[in-house]
Amino acid sequence: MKTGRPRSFDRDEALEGAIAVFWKHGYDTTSIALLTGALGIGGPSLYAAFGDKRALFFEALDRYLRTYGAFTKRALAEEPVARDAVERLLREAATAYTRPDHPRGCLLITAATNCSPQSADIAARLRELRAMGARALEDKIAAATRTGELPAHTDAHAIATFYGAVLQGMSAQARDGATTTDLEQIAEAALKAWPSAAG
Amino acid sequence: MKTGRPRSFDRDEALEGAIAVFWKHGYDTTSIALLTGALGIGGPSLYAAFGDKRALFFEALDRYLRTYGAFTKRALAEEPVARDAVERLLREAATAYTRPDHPRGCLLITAATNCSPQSADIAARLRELRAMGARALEDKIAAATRTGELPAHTDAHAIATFYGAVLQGMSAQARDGATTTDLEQIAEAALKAWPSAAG
DNA sequence: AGACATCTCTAGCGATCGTTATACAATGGG
DNA sequence: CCCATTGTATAACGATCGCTAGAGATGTCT
Repeated sequence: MKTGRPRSFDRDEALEGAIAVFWKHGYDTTSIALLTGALGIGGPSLYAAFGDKRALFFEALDRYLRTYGAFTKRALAEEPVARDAVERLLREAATAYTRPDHPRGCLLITAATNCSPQSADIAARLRELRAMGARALEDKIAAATRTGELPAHTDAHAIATFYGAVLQGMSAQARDGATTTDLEQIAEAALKAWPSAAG
Repeated sequence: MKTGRPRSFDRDEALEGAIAVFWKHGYDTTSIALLTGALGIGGPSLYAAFGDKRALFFEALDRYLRTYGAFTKRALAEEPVARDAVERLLREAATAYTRPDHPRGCLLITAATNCSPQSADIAARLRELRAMGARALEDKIAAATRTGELPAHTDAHAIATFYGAVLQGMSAQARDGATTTDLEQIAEAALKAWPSAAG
């Protein structure tokens, strides 16, 4: 069996707390002292359990994407009709970005907006992940042009970029204090730009 | 006349450089060393000319809003028709946010997205300024409902929030590497959501 | 020239940064 | 019980943070 002194805290619980801190303050402006204070554990315990700050962030990011941020992937995967997928994406974002039990907005979008030259690689990684999400959306739209849901001449890249920008805008608005209905109205307005045979 | 040793650098030029650094890295993640390195001046010279880091940021912000960021105010003031104002706002943002001679996106939107608890007041100030801009846009739209340009039942707050989110999304996309035409396509798509008598 | 005022430079302030060595506490295996 | 093993707590590491005292440089004044 496992020997040695047992850990005095729940690792998953601590990781969840780290998600909350990084989510709220971002990577660079989150200090180790801020983390240990929020998690109620000591510095050495944090380093023993997660490695260093960078590793902890990436593990928190990974868990975030598989939990809080998974609704985007689900919407694209579970809705066969592209327009339904985008509508669900935006409406779920409206509620997810304004939940009162965790920080507002999207960690993937906001956590490394401001970063020092030393942690430029973290910003690059998040940008890459956002680009992957945008590409998934673009693929979904491009597929809809082949099924006939959308006109063949539809610019899938432009539409995907637009809705990607709307998501980022909704995240920013949520951080600025917008209500859930505010975000739902943004989603509703954005859906008016959905391409039609006329456009 | 003014006595004493003359300043060895141009103050406006240094302020312009400070704008660029804060624009790119944000407030918290911009260190004094980063500033003095970029401006080519010593620390004491910076403090003598601008006070402390906070005062320098606010002066840089003020200058930014009267130069790079002034196109928003101009669009709302110079275009009598609300729809023309919003269209001009978005199209000018598309080019302003992707200019190659300065950092991408909007300083007002991005400079304090990630901030430590110590500088929460700076984030609050920027948020307040964004709210003022959103209110100006909302007022413009509300006025258009009274002139008959827009239906009387138009929700000015919802429309203003939407285009505010689009601007923030365009800034984020610009930072993520979107091209000028990408942003122009976002603007074009967003304009399709402009309210009509039918909506 | 000399007095004075202002800027610049070097050096360093205390505080905090991320991180870790060291000593002690708490468990399981013999 | 004793040892091995692992986690926790204290304290401190070097580096950097924002910031400034003190000394020297460079100008205008009389």
